[in-house]
Amino acid sequence: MWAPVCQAVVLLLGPYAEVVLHDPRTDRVLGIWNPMTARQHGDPSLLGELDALDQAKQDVYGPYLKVLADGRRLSSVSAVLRDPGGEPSAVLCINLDRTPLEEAAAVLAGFAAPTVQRPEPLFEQDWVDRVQHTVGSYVRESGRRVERFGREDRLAVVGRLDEAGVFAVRRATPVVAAALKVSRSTVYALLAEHRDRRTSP
Amino acid sequence: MWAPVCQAVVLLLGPYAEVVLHDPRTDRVLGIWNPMTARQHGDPSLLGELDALDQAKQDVYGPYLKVLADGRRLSSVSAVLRDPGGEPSAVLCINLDRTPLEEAAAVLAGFAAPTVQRPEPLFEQDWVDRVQHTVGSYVRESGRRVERFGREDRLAVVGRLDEAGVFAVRRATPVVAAALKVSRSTVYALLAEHRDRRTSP
DNA sequence: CCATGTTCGGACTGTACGTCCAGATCGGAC
DNA sequence: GTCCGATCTGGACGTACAGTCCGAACATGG
Repeated sequence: MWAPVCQAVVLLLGPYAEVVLHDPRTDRVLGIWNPMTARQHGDPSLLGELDALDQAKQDVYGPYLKVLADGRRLSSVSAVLRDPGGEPSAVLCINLDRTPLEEAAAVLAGFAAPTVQRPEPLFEQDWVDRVQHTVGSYVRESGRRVERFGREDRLAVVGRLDEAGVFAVRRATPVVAAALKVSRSTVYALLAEHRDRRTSP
Repeated sequence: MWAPVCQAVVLLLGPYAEVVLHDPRTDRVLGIWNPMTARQHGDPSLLGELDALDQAKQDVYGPYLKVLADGRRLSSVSAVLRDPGGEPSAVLCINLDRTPLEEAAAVLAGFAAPTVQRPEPLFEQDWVDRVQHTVGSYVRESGRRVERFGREDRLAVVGRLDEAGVFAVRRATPVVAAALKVSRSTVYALLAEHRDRRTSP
């Protein structure tokens, strides 16, 4: 029943994702696509994941970190799949090997951060990274890329940055504008609206 | 004479690199390839880079960080080019826009980061307290009260604050001046001297 | 008393901050 | 497609602030 979903996900995420379908009643593996470990159909699931899912009220859980024996680091999500009657019929787990992504990120970071002198920073000058990171987090949360942000998205990000005190540091506004792919004017407009909403909702 | 080198570099680094050739005698731009700012041939170089190169014994300098007015961040290297007689005939500067690299790195890092939680490390709002604290610590170390500070004492404190990045935040200078019981002018003077000593002890 | 070194106050310049607005652009509704 | 409202843009503008400069005041020590 759920097999096409699993196949589709594996097709999309290439060789770096493993999809496992568990039977919550027998606690065994129903099926596995692109296995990264030796597990196969019929093996016990031996997953604390299921317990965690039981306790939580939500059916979708993660992403959380898992580390394989060989050191590979996985980002994992789980979901309870229910039949039309509302009863759990399967548990879906997607495990994405993030090692190659981390390596690629390290390569790019090497290009991007080559300052030859690092004599100082007691307290971080890296508020720029912080801006980048805040935007990145929101992208991940919302599932939208910066280019596809709507007004509310930008407002939310600017709000977080403001509460983080970023705009108190000099020359911060152009940096934020660049990170949001937006003009300086727009940042000021969003900032004004955000502060306005705070005081008079 | 050096033009082919510049063209080659620009060709290699695509649209993200700017190459500028300066005349160290007249302090003007000799040529510019793929300009990222409005500078053009004949404009004054207005670069502290040249001074830095004079003082250093080396001919190649960097990479160091430069931030453009629009928020783009550049990795820059400079090199003194000499004629066969050993006299400086030009200064070469290569500026690489690292923004796209940082964005790509952020995207990958976003994939690789598994945590779903939102608690961002909040930016320090209490930099004012930090200033007070820094001054207070020095008072305790030296055994002198602020009013009895000598020039070297103030210099030391300003140095620490500068390295802590305090002067990057807006309206910080008056606060520091007040904490040191000193005029704004003096803070700037001390700051200038401290930064001067850093580069040429 | 002078000499030297430091700070002060204030005037001054340039840069960056923040505002504003007319025109471009986008996203839907029809 | 065409229209319209919402939103973003780029530039111009006024202002506030960062930083510089200098003559006068004020310490120190001889």
